[in-house]
Amino acid sequence: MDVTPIIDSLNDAQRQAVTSDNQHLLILAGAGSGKTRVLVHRMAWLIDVQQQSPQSILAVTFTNKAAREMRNRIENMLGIPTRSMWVGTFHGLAHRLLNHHWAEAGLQQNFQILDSDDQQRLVKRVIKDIGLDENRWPGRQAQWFINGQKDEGIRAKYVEDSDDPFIKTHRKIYLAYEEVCKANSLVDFGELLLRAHELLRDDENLLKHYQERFTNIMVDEFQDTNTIQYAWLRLLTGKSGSMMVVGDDDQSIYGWRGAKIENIQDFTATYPKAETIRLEQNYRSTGTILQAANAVISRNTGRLGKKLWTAEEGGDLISLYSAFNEVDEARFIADFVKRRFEQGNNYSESAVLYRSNAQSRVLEDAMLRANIPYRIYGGHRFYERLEIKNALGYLRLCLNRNDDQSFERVVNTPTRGIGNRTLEDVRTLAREQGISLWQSSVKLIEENLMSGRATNALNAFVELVTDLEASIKDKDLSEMAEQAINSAGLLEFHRAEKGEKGEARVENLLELVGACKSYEADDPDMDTLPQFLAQATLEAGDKQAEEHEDALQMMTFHSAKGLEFPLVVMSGMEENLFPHSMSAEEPGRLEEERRLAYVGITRAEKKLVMTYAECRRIYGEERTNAVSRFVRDVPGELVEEVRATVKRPAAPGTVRATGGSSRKFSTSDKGVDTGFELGQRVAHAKFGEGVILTFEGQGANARVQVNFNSAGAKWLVVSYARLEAI
DNA sequence: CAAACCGGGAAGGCA
DNA sequence: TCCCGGTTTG
Repeated sequence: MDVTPIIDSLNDAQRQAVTSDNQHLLILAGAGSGKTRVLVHRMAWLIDVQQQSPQSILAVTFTNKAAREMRNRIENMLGIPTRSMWVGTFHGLAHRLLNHHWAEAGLQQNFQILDSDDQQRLVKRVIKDIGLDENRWPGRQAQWFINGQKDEGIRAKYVEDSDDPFIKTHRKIYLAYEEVCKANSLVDFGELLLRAHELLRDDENLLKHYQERFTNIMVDEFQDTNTIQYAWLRLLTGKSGSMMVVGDDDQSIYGWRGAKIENIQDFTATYPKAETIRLEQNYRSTGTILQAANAVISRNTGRLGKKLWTAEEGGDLISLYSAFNEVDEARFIADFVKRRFEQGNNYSESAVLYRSNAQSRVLEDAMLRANIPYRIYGGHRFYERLEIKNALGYLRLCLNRNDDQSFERVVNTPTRGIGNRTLEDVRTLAREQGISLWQSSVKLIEENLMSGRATNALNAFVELVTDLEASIKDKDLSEMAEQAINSAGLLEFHRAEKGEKGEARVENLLELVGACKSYEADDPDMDTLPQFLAQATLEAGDKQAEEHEDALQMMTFHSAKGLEFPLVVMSGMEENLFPHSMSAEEPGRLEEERRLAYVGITRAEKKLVMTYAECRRIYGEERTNAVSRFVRDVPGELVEEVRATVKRPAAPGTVRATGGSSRKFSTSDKGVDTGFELGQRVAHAKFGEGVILTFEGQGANARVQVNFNSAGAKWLVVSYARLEAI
């Protein structure tokens, strides 16, 4: 066997990881150290060199994107189809398992997956049904509680009863919620994992079967696993299996949603014979950036320890801009990005990161004003959109009449005169008789238990769904979708909506048909509708389109994980914002914030910019925050302050006296004051009168942007322009 | 049924 | 301050 292609391109640590014959491996993979590469090459090693079956591998990731990438790279490298391999997300694999063994898992064959939206609706209904005050017990909070318990692998009955009314009540809600889910075979995201774990734990034969099959278990982003996920992995690994976990404790940023950094920290305690390999060579960033990253993260305690290095020493200094306020900050970022663009870089090579979504608005404004195309990450994904969920709701109902979730969703969408009164009747009867909403409706109609008007309206709905089901029989997926959006009147409904919103929704509905078409093409001969529906819930769909458009990337620090950009701007680097004030109390949280900063820094390849505002409006209040400790942790010699002493008035356009808040800027290193201020009116020999907009640079190179009344905005070098204050 | 109105809440977001 | 969800009102 020629092993050259598998190990030749690897560095020593990577090669060691790929070829180790230790039973258990902990790969501490620093940012940009090629961890996916190691995972894929390891698979190639196992299959091609060790002659292990591809079937013996179970590789698990967190996001569909990561899973997809892994699949692609395996196929490219090994030239084998990955269909038969178990490569996927925790949830995807759990779903696969439950699909195969639905009966053993105590589910109906057509069990439904609830996304968090569905879950919240259901939780709210449960709270109402058991007679709790909805205002005192918000659904969101209860949902949070339930999911938190499930992450820990705790069923409702095992939640420790307590005198604390919070726990007492939420335990009650959890119990009731569990019951409804069980009765209707509903499975939320947390339940997928919990149920999959219980299935294996309680079914000896099944466990044995899978343990014998999956002798090679590989886990990506191990630092993000929660209790139940790790338990599931250990169960599958058993005594004889092999587990390779790849992760970076320094990039654990999801503790707040149940991830346990202890899993990676204590891995070698659980598996004492495990070999630990550190991937510390970074292929992404400049030496300067890595130094900054190392300096920031080194202040955390209890790290497994790792020091990134790169062959590419030096690099641009980190620019730090101290803004007057958040508007000034945004404008500076826009200018900076624009200049990069004018120097020949694509907008898509730059990313602006922020701690919380609320910050994006001001930034967006600035980009719009500067005519910079941008794309915001996050937000509603395709299958989470209202109109799409409605369309799928009709299809779900066709598949399963007793799907109360979908019934509630679409029964009066578009409005067809089935109001709350009528629905209350339907719900009441359903509850009393323990039947589904659909059955209840049919009964109410047949036995004529409601007013004529209500009966007619409800009957129209029942017939609509019945007809729809008949008409989509034996059709292709895309035809089904088309039929559904047409005959349910969804297209018409949204077309009638005024404004761009309606248009966008119509487009989305049409795109749904398109999405179905491509799904058909991928899986020509499967039981497609149920599969497609499950897939839609599990994958929610990436925000597609506009990929090819060159746009500035804007996102939170959290969603930047795993990405990289030549230029990264870390905005809002202020105490109380980042680290967020909410993290101040719990000690562990602060370390997590620090790791988040580390993640942010290590996204940058060539150039890193940090900005902060001395004054910022938050929730309508003006606040003054100190510069973030994470900025101060970066060694001074790595940083150049950009126009650090420059201040400008809050509102550009409306120039007015700025009182004491605006300081003078200097045009020399020695701090000689030129007497100019931002927003100040000046006169130029050639261009006439204008207003100072912006400054840049220091000393003899200092430039100002002046908006001249007649000549427009111009950049001028201060030392040559001979401006006069007016 | 839509528009107007009101009050509470506001970190991060994968499946 | 703004946004969301829920309620009231025309």
